[in-house]
Amino acid sequence: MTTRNIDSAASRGLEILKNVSLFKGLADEQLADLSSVFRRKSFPIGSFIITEGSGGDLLFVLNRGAAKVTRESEEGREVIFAFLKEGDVFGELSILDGRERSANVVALEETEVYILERNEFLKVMVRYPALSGQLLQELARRIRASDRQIEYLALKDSESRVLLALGRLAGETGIAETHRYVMELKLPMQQDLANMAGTSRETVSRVLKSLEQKGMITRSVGKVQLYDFQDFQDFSEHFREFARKTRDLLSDIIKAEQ
Amino acid sequence: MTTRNIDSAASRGLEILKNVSLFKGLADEQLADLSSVFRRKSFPIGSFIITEGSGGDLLFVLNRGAAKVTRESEEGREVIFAFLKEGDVFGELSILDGRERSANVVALEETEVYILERNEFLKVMVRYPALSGQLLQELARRIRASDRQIEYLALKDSESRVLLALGRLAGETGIAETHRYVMELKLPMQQDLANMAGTSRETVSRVLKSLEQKGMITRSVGKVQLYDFQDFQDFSEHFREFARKTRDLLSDIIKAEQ
DNA sequence: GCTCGTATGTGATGTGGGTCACACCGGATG
DNA sequence: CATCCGGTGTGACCCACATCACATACGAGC
Repeated sequence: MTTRNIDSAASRGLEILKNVSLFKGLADEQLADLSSVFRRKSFPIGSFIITEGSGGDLLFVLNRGAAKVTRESEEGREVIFAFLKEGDVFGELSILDGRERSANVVALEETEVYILERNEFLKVMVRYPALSGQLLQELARRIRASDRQIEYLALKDSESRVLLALGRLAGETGIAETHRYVMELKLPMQQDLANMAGTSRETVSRVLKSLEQKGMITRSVGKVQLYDFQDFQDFSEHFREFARKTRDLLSDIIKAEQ
Repeated sequence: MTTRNIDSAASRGLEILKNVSLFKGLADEQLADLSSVFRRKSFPIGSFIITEGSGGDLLFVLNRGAAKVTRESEEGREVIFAFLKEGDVFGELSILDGRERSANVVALEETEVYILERNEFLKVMVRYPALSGQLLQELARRIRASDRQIEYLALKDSESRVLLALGRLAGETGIAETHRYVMELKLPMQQDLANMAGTSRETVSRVLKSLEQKGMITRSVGKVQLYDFQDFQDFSEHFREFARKTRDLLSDIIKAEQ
């Protein structure tokens, strides 16, 4: 870890950090500052970046690749909580509450992450209070997503749950190209969809067929087009807009305080 | 709203605010300061303090009474996300991300709340950064709870889910008297347990009976004793301890910065 | 091309638990 | 004390889905 390495990581990292929503609202020099304290690490496909039950005080930013957040039951069945793509932050929970890691994070491709130690992260938070605001918004978003999933698991049938999973994929993986009410996404394996929807692979297969017959989706080789789903489409625009307003409001308040 | 009203609310509120975990870490004069900007409001039993789908920029602290956080499907079935007791804070999500309220909060008894406007809350956050740290921890706790519930709904049978619901009740309602591995709690109606566990009232009835036969619980008139459940027992101690350490660490960092 | 492994479609069968129906019980209220 | 009413127990029935067991289809590598 020579100075040169750090410098080059810093300059390369700067661009990526700019696209991390958690770091929106930080000025360029603050970002540069930040990127100097990150380590970089690569994980081969299929490897565990985080394993459930371990203690951990590291924060991760996914730089390149993709990953899934899972838990497994003793019998080997798996739940998928989320997919992670470039720019996503993970591992914050243990940083915040000090408990052990509550889920696995598994690399789905060759994946590179930036790693920040808890102490460093806290330092940065103290220095740049805007950061905790961003983090609060991110956690709020996740709670809403979780609550919706709970609702669907408790109340809805497997077709609705698969639809929800498709919608979340469109939103989370961002592979979606927003084309009115149509979203396009790489078809994940049916088993993954099943693990997101809390159902079996066979049921997913049947549901997809039925959705296609109803005209709610179309499928081509590696893709699914998903029509007319309400929940996720304009979420990100709304979110960005609101976040901007909040920043403005906060800076007004800060000015008024002085 | 005369000055006198505010003053008396402030002095009365001080004691309560001290017991709100969100406000741990604030000094007495800061709390006094804070309590002066709260409004007070009462809700009769059964009334909606928050309704799903409404817009909202109010933050609530439950002062006296109890409430449940729910969503309802069109067919009238209900999921219960959480129970709220004295000192619990709710309504933060909309404050943070500006989206509409994602759930109902229904008073289970005559319930009194303190209400804070979004702008006031943000002002307080800016003034006392410790507050956002507390809020982050609180949200982290909720995400973990939600994820566990998702896992159970997706993977476990109704018996496990009812056990989880009982455990959460013991943790959340705090009526629990920690007596080794035994927790005691007021028996909620079976329908509520069912709505927490994502199952039917009849199934809850059958499961409780079977748990009793297995010796995992005992029931008396209005109570359930719950033996040997691992997850929630020492959580709060751990949490408090960690939160204290974090505060110390943060104040060290702040000192070092200066 | 053939072969093997992995993803997928689809029928047959079994079952957990939802739903319905009703009985019981205990505490309010007249 | 009778009546009502909310919560509870419990059997009978049924259905959405899991499970099992294949068949098919699609590369990727030799």
